[in-house]
Amino acid sequence: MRASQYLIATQKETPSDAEVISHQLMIRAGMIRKLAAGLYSWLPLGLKVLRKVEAIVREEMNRAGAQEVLMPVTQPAELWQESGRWEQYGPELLRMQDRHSRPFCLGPTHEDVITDLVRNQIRSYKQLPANFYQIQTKFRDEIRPRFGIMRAREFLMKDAYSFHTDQASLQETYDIMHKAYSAIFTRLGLDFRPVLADTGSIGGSHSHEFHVLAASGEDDIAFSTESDYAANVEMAEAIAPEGSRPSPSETMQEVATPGQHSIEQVSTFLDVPAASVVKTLIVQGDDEEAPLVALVVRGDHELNDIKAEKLHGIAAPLTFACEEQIRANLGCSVGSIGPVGLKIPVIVDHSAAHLADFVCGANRDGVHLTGVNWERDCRIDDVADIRNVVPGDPSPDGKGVLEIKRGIEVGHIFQLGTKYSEAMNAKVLNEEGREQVMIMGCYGIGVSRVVASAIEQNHDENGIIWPDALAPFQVALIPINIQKSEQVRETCEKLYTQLQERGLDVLFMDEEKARLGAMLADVELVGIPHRVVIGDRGLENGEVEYRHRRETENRTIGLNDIIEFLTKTIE
RNA sequence: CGGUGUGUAGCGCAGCCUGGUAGCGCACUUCCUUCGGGAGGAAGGGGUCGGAGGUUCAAAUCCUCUCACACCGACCA
Repeated sequence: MRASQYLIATQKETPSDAEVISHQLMIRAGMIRKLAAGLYSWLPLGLKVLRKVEAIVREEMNRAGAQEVLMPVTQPAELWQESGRWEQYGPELLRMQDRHSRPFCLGPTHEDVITDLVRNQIRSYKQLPANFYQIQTKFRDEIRPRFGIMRAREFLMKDAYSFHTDQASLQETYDIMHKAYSAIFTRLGLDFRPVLADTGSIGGSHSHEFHVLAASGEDDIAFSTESDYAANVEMAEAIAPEGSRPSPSETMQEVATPGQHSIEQVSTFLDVPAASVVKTLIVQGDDEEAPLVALVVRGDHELNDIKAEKLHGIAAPLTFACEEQIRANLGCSVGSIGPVGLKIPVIVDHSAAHLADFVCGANRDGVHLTGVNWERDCRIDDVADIRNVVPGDPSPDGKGVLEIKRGIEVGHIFQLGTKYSEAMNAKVLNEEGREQVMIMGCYGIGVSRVVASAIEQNHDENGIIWPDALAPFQVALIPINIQKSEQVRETCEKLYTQLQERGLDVLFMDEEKARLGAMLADVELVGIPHRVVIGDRGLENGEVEYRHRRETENRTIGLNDIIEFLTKTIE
C-alpha cells in the first residue's frame, strides 16, 4: 500500500478522555474514532488489525469443527420472552419497537436465536453434536462504557454454541474449544492464562475464562507458582490452615478504643498486626428465623461475596445490613462489632477460625476485646471459605503458592446445560425414539477487545509494538529525499514491487513532502514490525538500513540481500 | 442510579470570576528556504462558543432549563 493513497490518521496529542494506554494509542495511531459513548468507527488501519484477529479465530474455529453462521443483530422480543430473559435481563438489553409497535432488542448475545434456529433444523440425535459460531457485532448498553474499545457498548464478538445429547459429548466439545482457544491466543502472540471461573447466574458445572495478563485488567487472577492452576479470584479456593488451633494463652479483656473503627485504626492503636484482629460483617440472611448473619474474616483478609452468597442461610445477592439494622440488633455501630455474645448465626472463615488470642469489637461503641478465643469466649456456628485468596496462600492443588495478577477477559467458555433448550423446548429424538432436551455449551471471544489487550501488552513510549500476527503491515519502506533523488525513488519502487511479489504486506511511505522524522515517528506509533530506510548515503555503498520495532539500533544490509532477508525474517 | 466535573476550529487548550461581539499551539491550504529523527519564514481557510429560553443597549461570559460527554462510587466494620 502506498501511504499517499492510504488514510494514516495519526495524531501527536492524546485525547483527554483516554485513560488506558490501548485507548490512547488506538486513537493516536488512527485506528479508531469515537462516534458516541461506547461506539467507535474503525479506520482502515484499525480494521486491518481487527480482520487479522477475526481470520485467526475463524481458522481455528473451523479447524475445531465448528460451522460458521450469521444471525441478526436485531431480535424479536418473543424469543427473549420464551427463554425468560426479556424479564431477567436488565437495562443492558437495549429494547425498541418497530413501526408496527412490535418489541425488539439489539442482541447482547445470541443463545435465544441459535436455540430457535437449531430446534427448527435439528430433529435427530444423528445430527449431533453440532457446534455453530458467528463473528458478529453485539450491543450491550453498559452503565459505564470505558477504556475505549475495551469496554464498548457495541463490540465485535465471536460466539459459538454447541448442542449435545449427553454430558460426555458436551465435555468433549468443551475440551476441544479449550484447546482451540489456547491455539488462538498463542497464534495471536498474547501472554494469556485459562482460568477457572464462576458460572454466574447461568449455572452449569464448568467454566473457564481466558485472560490476557495486563496491569490495566479489570479482573484479579490467582495462579500457582509451581503448577498450571489458575482461577479468577472470585473462584480461587482459600484452603484451610493446617494443624489445630493454638491454645488460648491470654484472658479476654476489654480495652477502650475511642473513635477507632477500621481494622487499620484498631491494629495501629493497639499495636497488633491486622492478622490478629478479626472483622465481623453483618449480612442479610434468607431465613425468617435468622434475618441477619455474621461473617467473620481475619483483619488482613477481604470477604469474597460470591463465595459467601452461595452459603446456606445467606441471601443472594449478598446484601450488607444497614447502619440502622445493626444498631437495632446489636446495639452498636459498624466498626465495633465482634463475635462475642452475638445472638445471630456466626460463620467464620477458616483462617479466622484458626486464630487464638485475637482482637475484635465488643459490640459497644468505642470498646474492643483482646485475648479473645473461639469456643471459650464465643460461638462458631460454621466454618467456611468466605475470603479472597491473597498472594502467598497455598495453591489449592497443593503445588506451590498463589500469585495474583490482573487480567483482561478475552474469552469465556462454559457448559450451559439445558437452561435455554428446556425453556425453548429444543428437543431431538434419541436412539430410543424418545424426545430429549438438548444440552448446550457456549463459547465467546471478544474479538475487538483482543485488539486492545494486545496493545496493553505490547507497547513502548513510541507507540504500539504489534505481534507479527496482528500487525496492519509487515514492512514499512521509508525513503529519504524521494522528491530529489531519482536513485532513491527507483530503488524504492523496485523494492516495493518485489516485496509485494513475495507476498509481503508493505506500507510504502511514498509521500513527496513527508519528512524523515515524521515518517519514522508514524511508523513507530502505528507499530509496523519491520522497517527499511533507503537513502542516497547508504545506496552509495549498495546498502539499506533495517530495524525491527523492538530493537533500538539499525542494521546495515546489502541492497541485494534485503528482499531475501525480510522474506526469511518474516516467515 | 448517586456524587463531581467538562462542553469555545479536526485535536489539545486559554478567554468566563470583573458582559463590549473570539484567541493560542498542533493539524490544514499556497509560496519560498530547508531536508538522515515530528524544520523555518510569509500569507491564508476554518468556530450557530453544546442547545433553548431569560436578564441587558450589549452575553462565550450572568440566570433558568435542557442535552451530551467524562471521571469517581456500589465491603467503614
